Amino acid sequence: MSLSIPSPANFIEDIIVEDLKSGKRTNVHTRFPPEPNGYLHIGHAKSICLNFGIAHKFADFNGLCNVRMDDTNPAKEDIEYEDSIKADVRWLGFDWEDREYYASDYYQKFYDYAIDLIKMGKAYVCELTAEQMTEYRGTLTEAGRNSPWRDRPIEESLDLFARMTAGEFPEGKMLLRAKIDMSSPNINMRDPAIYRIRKIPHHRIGDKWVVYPMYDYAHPLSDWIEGITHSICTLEFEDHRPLYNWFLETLELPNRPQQIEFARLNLSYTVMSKRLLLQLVEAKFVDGWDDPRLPTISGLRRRGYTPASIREFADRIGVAKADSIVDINLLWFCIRDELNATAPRAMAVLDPLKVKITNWPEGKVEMVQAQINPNDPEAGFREVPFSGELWIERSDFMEDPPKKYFRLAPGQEVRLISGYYVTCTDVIKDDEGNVVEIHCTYDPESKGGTTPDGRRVRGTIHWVSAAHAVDAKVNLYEHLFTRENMTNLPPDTKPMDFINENSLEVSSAKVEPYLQSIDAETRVQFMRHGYFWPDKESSSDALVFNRIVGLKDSWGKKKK
RNA sequence: UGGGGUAUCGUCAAGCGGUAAGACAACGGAUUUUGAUUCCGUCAUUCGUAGGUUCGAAUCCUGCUACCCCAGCCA
Repeated sequence: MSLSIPSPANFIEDIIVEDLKSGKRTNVHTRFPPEPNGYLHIGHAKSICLNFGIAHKFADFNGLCNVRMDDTNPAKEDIEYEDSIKADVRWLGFDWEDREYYASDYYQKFYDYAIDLIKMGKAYVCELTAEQMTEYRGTLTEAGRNSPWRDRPIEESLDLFARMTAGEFPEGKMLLRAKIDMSSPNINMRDPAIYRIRKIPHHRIGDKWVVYPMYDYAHPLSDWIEGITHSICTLEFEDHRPLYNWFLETLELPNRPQQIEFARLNLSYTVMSKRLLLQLVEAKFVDGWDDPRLPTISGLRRRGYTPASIREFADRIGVAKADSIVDINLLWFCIRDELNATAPRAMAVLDPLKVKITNWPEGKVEMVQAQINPNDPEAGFREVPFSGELWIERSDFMEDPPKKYFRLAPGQEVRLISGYYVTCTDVIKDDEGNVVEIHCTYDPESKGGTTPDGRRVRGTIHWVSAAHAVDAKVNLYEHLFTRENMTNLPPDTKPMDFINENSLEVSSAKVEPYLQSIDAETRVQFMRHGYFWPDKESSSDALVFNRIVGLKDSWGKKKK
């Protein structure tokens, strides 16, 4: 009986399907191999979803995906990063079961293979200095020259490598190099370094080793050791592929993994490089790695994005080899689409203006029924207190409104969501002419939002009873950078020139009491504003909400 | 001037010699107690460009152009 092969969704799956059909492979095994030297961002999420997604899709073919810490550089890596990486992958919804690996666990094997290479005459200990190395390497257009140590006896290299490993030499003194071709047009093949001396304790295995393998050497071997079939990485490794293959072929390892490269994710109005992200964090432009403005997984999580919305996004952007910049609107669409269906509604006034209803019975408080989610009648109702003094949004009143402004204005009637119709009768101003309060009358017949005469009211606005309002701090986020394309900057500019100084706006809001009772995981829609959820620092007596994403705003757009 | 890649709608992206999917964005219009949602409709005679092969080309061939990556003892 033959298993049915899934239909491919991108060029990588095309390759996998071909391999399965041709019999080149009988199973599918991928891996996510981060270096624990920074926090994961949404670009990594693309890779995580791709690798785990393939494993899941090809489950009938033993589809599996490992997590492997690519920890070959003790100078940059740390346990803190490992922990955050694992937490992020798990949060995204993926399970690597017991397949949590570390390149550092393979060091002995790497070492043994290195000795094999030396014995084969395919690697040698080189004593050129770093500067000499650069000089001997040649340039993009000129061939390199052979190192004077290239043809030293195998026994000598063996001895020297053993002594390097024993710690006899200082850093930079010697290097183990692969013997390939100094005149290769591919610079990666010009006798690349495969081991260097680093007298720094490794965060996991301490000072067991003083020689550390290079990525180009460790990666193919790690893949091979784990039985990886398809080793997916980003485009910049494309010209490392001949080297990846060279190690596996030279060592005559059977059933070799295949490296496949795809384009990394870029998003409009933000940056994805670890270096830049680190700079933003260290310069305190942002509040740590989980700042909600950052495209880090932890930032997106703190902002309120759901794992499902990020997976959906990863699915929609596709996988290809062309450099691209994905419109941030697509990410926004994904989270809106999910939350529109699931988020309970509530009312919050972000920029409050006092409204007094002059014909409302003194001191009367009425509980009105409001739908929790009008798009989901099953969700039921919540009670909201209504009274003669309310807060409304400052932008929902205009003394001299333009045409087609449906909200409150002198003499204009508006519907208060789930409450009553009110008509503006007076505008109260301070000495400087600022509107400080407005007076309205309400129509007792309009309770709940409709009247017996069925008259039409174009404007519907949200409100909060002043006496019952709860104060809340609300964080409103904008793009981190002002420039859409941050991957290609104009001459003589640098990323920081485009930092958006107004990427965070804090508002002192008045919110309905219901919001005091929601739990820390609940994402709510502040009607007519967007989707919000409690910040990690929020508490029931000091509410703090983060705006995950705003609602689409065709009126605001039209005004521009 | 070497090597490796990529070019299909504003942005992603299908297409694999048989006559340009889809999504986001945008723009109309309907519905609406969120100017949200939903719903209907519009949005590439053309696939970087110039030739060639073919009955037929985004798909094959040739030339050209643009952009990205590579000269760490980083990954």
